[in-house]
Amino acid sequence: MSLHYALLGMLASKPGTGYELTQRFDQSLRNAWHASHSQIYPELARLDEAGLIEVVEEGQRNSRTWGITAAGREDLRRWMTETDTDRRVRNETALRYFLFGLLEPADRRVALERERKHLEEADEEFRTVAAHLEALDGPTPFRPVVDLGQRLNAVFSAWVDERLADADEPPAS
Amino acid sequence: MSLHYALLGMLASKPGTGYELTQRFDQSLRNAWHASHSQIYPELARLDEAGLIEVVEEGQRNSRTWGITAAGREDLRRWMTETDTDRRVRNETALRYFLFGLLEPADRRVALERERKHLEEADEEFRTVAAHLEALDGPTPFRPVVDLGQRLNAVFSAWVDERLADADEPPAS
DNA sequence: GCCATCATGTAATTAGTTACATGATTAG
DNA sequence: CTAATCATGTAACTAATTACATGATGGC
Repeated sequence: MSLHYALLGMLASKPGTGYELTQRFDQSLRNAWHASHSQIYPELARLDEAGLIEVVEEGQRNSRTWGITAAGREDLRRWMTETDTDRRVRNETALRYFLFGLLEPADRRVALERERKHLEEADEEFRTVAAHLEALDGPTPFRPVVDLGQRLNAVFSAWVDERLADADEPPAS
Repeated sequence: MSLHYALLGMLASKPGTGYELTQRFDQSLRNAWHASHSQIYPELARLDEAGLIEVVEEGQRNSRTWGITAAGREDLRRWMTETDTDRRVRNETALRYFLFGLLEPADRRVALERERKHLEEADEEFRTVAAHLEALDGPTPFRPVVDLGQRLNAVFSAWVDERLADADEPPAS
């Protein structure tokens, strides 16, 4: 059900085509939600059917730019202020961290190195994004989330570094 | 596919019944993975079929305690060391944070208050868990994750507090 | 005796993934 | 002219949720 509101939210912030929304999911919402185009297009059709979004522009290559309607805005507002948050998560990264303690030291070193590498890349990417945002400073209302996701990574990073340091010692069992 | 490995991991750490595993998912794995009993039981049957787990004890009330087999351990080890992590997430809390900027100040105050309350409860719960773990100190290999999940909450918390402070000001648009 | 909890399942539906499929435009 | 990207869809399958369903045990 949250894809419904994720899409409304994206369109409330700025109209866009299904294609653009797919990209925004992989970029800005990367640390919050994921959806592929094959899920997005049918959902857009449903939102349209319900009168929550509408075509605001027809462009090149048969593209349609969607915008949120007043009804859509109200639906989104109500969801955000009146409904409980679904706290359930499925985070494979966290799951793997949880399981690291089960591995033999040598295997754990391999698994941790993989994570360290990912964090290094994510950190580099973040610094690029952060620099970009700093240049804009203000016009983007979505800054906190990018920041947030990366701060999480910073936490993970510290934890992984700790674990890397004593990866040669056997796990406390 | 990760439920497969989440279950193997749980059983590698300690055998348990489907019922117990359901509870462990809601407790220790709360910040990493979620699965309900109606998903867990069929998956256990599949793991059994594949020879990755086995019944190690039949107890009261028709309960069966499952344990991981050598093949299961190897399957888990290979997954953890040789496969890429699926980084896709669906985190409604993060999604909502992302969308806070779209609300009018008054609505945002409502939404933020809801989050603040949740964090207060989570923090209280964490302190209980932390005290418990401190008493045990050592025998539990799963300490880091509980800690990690809550550290994340601490990050969210700081961010929310900041936002609460200036929730009366209009969003930077 | 009854209620809470332990314990296990299945059925119907919705959500999400992977694979298949097609056409338009632009840059080189 | 051709490869990359833009742009949109559908079909088959798997994963997950919600609802339905049942029985055992223990404490009061």
